[in-house]
Amino acid sequence: VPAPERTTLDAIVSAGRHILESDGLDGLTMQAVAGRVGVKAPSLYKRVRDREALIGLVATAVADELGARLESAAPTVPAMARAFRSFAHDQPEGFRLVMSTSADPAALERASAPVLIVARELAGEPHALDAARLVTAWAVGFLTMELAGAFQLGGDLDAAFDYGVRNLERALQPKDA
Amino acid sequence: VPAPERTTLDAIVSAGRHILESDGLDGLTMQAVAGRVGVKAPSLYKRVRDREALIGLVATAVADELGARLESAAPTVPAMARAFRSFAHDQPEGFRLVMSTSADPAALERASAPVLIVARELAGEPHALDAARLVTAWAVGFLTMELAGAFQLGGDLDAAFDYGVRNLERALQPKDA
DNA sequence: ACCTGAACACCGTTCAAGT
DNA sequence: ACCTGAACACCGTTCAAGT
Repeated sequence: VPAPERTTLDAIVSAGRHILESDGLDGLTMQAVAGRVGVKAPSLYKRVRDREALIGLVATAVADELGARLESAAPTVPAMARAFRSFAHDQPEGFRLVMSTSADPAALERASAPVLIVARELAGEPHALDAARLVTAWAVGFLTMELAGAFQLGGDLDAAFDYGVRNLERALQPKDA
Repeated sequence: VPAPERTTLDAIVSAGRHILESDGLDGLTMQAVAGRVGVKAPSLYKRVRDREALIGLVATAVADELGARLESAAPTVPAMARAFRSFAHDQPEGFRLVMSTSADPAALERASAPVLIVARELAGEPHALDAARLVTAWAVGFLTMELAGAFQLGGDLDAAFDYGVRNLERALQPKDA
C-alpha cells in the first residue's frame, strides 16, 4: 500500500539552511528540520543517511549559491571580493559551515572557477592557480576573522578590506610589469 | 567537613586539549574530560561553568601557545608564516577551534602582536595594522582551506604557500619603494 | 568543601507497526 | 512505500546526599 510523500529532499535542505542561519549549527537538529517540513524526525532518514550527511547537503547548497554569486559578479578582483564579503555577511553561518566542513568537492570547484579566471588574466597562466589561491585564502581568512570577531584592535574594517584588495591586486601582477 | 581536591582547572583544560586533538570537537564531552582527569562529569561544574566555557578555555590555551610560537620565531614574514603553518599542522583541531570560536580577546591580541611588529617594519607605521591583517588573514585562510581539504585542484601546496609568502612580502612594501 | 549517584531534558537513530 | 510512536543510547546539567 503506497503512502503519499509528505516532503522532499529539497524542502529538507532548504529548511536546514534556514534553521542554520537562525539558530546556528547546534540548532540544526533533526527534530527542528523535521518540524519545519511538517514531518517527524524519523521520517528524515528515508531521504538522508544521518545528520552529518544532511549538514553536508546544506554546505553544498550554500557553496553552490556562493559560486553563482561570484559568477554573476564583474570579473575583477574588487568586484569579486565585494561579492564574497557580502555573501558572508548575508549568510554568516552558512559561510562558516562551507569553510569548515568539506562540502562537496565539485561544488567547491564550481565556486572557485570564477576566481581562477580573474587570477589567470592578472597573473598569467603559469601562476594562475597560485594566484587564485592567494586571493581566495586572503578573503576566506579575512571573513573568518571578521565573523568570529577576531579583529580585536579596532580600526576601520572596510578600509582594511580595501587595503587588502588593492595590495593583492598589485601583488598578483607579474614581477616585471 | 572539607573534601580533598581530586583535580585542577589546569588538568581539565589540558585533558580537553588532548581529547580535542584525538577525537575532535564532538568528542570533547564532559564525560570524556572527566574520565581523563579521574573524576565524574558532575564534578567538572565545580571549576567550569558549562561545556561552552570549557571549550573557550581550551581555545584560549591553544591561542596562547600559538602566540608563544610566533613570538619565538625569527621576526620575518617567511619565518612567522612557517611557524604559523607548522602549528596548524601539529594541532589542526585546536587551530580550527581558535579560528572559529572567539577565544579570549586578550589571548588573540597577544598572539597577533608579533605579526604586527613585522608588518610595521615592512609597511611603515600608517599601514601597519592593515598590513598585519592582510598577512594574517591570508595565513588563516590558507590553513583553514588546507586543513579542510578545500584545495581541490591539486598542485603543490608547499609551493603555493611559498608563492603567497613571497608575493605578500612584496605587496607590503610601500608603493614608492 | 568537593564528589557522586540519580534524575531530567534533549537529541540521534532504529524499528516494528500503522496506513 | 512512506510515516510514526516507542524505545534505546548518549550527552549536558542539576541537586540532594555522602564524606
